[in-house]
Amino acid sequence: MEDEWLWGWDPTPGIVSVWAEPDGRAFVWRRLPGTGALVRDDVRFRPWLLLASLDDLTHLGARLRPESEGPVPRGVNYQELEGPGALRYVVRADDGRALAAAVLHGAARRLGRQLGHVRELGESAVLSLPPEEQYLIASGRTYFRDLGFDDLRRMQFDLETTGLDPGRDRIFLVALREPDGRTDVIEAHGDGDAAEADLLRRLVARVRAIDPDVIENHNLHGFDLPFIARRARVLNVPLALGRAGLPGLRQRPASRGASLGSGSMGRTPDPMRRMRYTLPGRELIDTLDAVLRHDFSARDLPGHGLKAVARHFGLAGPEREHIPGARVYEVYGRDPERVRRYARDDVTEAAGLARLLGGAAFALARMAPRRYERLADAGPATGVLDPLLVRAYLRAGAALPAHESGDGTPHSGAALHLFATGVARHIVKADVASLYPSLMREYRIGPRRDRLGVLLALVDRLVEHRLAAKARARSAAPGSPERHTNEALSAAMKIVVNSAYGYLGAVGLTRFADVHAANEVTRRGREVLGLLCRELARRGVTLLEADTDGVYFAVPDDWREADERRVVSEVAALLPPRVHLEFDGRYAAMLSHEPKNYVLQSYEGELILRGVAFRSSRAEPFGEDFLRRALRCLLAGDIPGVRETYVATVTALRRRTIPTLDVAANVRLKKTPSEYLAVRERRRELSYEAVLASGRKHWAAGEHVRVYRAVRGRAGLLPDPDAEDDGSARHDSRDDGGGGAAGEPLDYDVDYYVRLLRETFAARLVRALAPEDFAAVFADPEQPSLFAPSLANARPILTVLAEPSSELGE
DNA sequence: GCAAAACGGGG
DNA sequence: GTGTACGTTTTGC
Repeated sequence: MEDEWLWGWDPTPGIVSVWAEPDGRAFVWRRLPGTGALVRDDVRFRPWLLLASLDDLTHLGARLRPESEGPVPRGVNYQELEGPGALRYVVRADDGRALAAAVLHGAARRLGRQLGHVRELGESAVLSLPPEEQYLIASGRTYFRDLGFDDLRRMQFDLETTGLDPGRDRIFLVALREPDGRTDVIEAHGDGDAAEADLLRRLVARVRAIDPDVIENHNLHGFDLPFIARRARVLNVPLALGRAGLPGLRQRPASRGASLGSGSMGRTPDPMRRMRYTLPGRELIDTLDAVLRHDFSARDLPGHGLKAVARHFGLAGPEREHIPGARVYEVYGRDPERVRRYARDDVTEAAGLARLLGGAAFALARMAPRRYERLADAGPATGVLDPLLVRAYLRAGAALPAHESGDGTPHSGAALHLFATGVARHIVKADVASLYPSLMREYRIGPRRDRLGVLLALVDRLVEHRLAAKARARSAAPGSPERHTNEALSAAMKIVVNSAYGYLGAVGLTRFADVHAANEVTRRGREVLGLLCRELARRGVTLLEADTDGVYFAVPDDWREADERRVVSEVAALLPPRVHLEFDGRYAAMLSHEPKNYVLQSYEGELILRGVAFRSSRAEPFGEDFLRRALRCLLAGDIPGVRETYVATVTALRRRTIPTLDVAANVRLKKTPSEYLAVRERRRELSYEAVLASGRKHWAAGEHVRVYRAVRGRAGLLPDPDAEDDGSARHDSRDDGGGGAAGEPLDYDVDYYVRLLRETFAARLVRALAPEDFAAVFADPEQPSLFAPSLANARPILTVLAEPSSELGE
């Protein structure tokens, strides 16, 4: 039974896509085991709804019959589910439209008004799923049984356009990557409507010839598909991208989680942001969704753009061609070969990213009764757990609770303790892996209304399967499909397991939400964190910061790694059986600044900056550079070194030996010229003033510029460093040169940047030094104080804020 | 310093 | 096939 809850029960292998129509037709594309040949099964299913009452169907008279009496022509069958639960009647008919029409007819009579859709009856009265999900839930089938990720036919395509606005701009080139890894580009022959229409027709023909199961790209749903849809409409090109004579590209409403932006009222709503697209027979997968899902837990990505992510994961080759987006079309004019390379690199990276991060959604699709593409962009709670729960209840013939609003009990959160600020050495991080699901399992904390215990059973099975998958992954050869599949399975199960707690706490959003259960989980969590902190402190460590499920602490200088591990395992042994405290890492030093804001230095010397205080996205390069060098000195205990770094930076600013490029901020112009001019009198913004002052009256919203504060309150604009060169001009800032090599102006406002250095960057070291030392280290080098203390004996400080016992309430 | 608004990503 | 959700950073007073 529990296996059926997790995996479904129908053994049909190889399903790669499902398309179902409300009229009861379903099309199932499968790859045959062994040959991998594609077949399409055209089947019928009985569309169904879940209702709280049969009242709206009694008007059918004899055409409403119990399921056990068999189908009625043009009628509806019903089955009453057992047990408590608002949604207790499954109603089925041959045609879902007739079924819905019958319900709507009855509802209109009862309510005295017409409804457009059964959903308008409300979540407590009806559950109506998309046809594919009706089919998958009823049949017990899931995608990808007995298939590996590499058995899918995956293709990628990437548009190059003259701009970002499909109402104005055009597609001039498309890069394609075939399932075997070959890449190719197709281009518009000319720049009129006919050439672009011809390009679109060739793209459609190529997709149909390649006949992929899956189409992937980065921001596919946010850019490429809406762009294509719009251009095809304007140019009157049919987009028959799907499989077999069914309709072409269709829109579906944006789903939760991954859709970007809110395109709110007021300003022009951006329709590109909300849509999702779908095709019969193929799955449309956006790697941006996988990236967001990954970063939600990992939180280690520098950005979510394709290039940044590919670089981060080592997918970018050394020869990777780079062109700033705004220049692509212009570069194409004089060096088309370079744009071709760039576009091919894009699809290659998108394919690599899809394989690296896409396995989790693939694995989810083997469990949950939804289309693969829906699972790729779904939130794990309502997108994965809820369909699993619905399928389990229906399989058991059990009535399903409807959504219920909370009783007003507030949701209590996790514990966060800051024990000390400043600099400490010999740091250990220990944490509990999957704390909340472990507590749910250990203390059997599940939703009150889940009388079958499905959620806890799912979590139990997922944890067991996950451990097994991890073990299989470890024993498989690195890079092998076996390893990839098991790592993906493990990642998918982790997503679901970790969302079980979120599911509990999402009152009003999830069917079985239970704030009391959620609060019991966090209460146990706070208890565990408090216990492990107290027990660590008793063993002679200095606690620094503890957050939810992990703790940083410092150990005495003479401890070895073995001592660190011993103390962690001693404390681990005192925790509840399923709660596993793990040794998560060791670091040479740590600057504890504020809760969730700290700097770690590894024993290899690498600096790790965490939290908003240390990660400002548009920070000026000279300041970032200063901060990193000062932190290195600080964490090594070298206070005179911090002073030297500061003096050197101030001096270099005053002598203007720091290039203007290093004081400039890289900003994006978000407002159009007219939008800015409209608000200019109310508030002036440096970036736009810089552009205007340079004599330019026109710019495109979204354009990146480098701006700085120049002398006499002027705003300075630097020429785009990416303009002409090969894009490798990532400027390496070191105060070693006499200004910009290209003769850039050195007219930045020195006083302003000296102040910025002190108040914004140096200020991040304030917790690390005694007040008199801080004042001395960051004193103005041109105004030497007579009483300046010697820094030779200065040491970083650690300030204990709370004794663990008082902070932890014991 | 705070609340409100904008952003994310794509060329 | 409509609507709301998010979390973080920047802006505006």
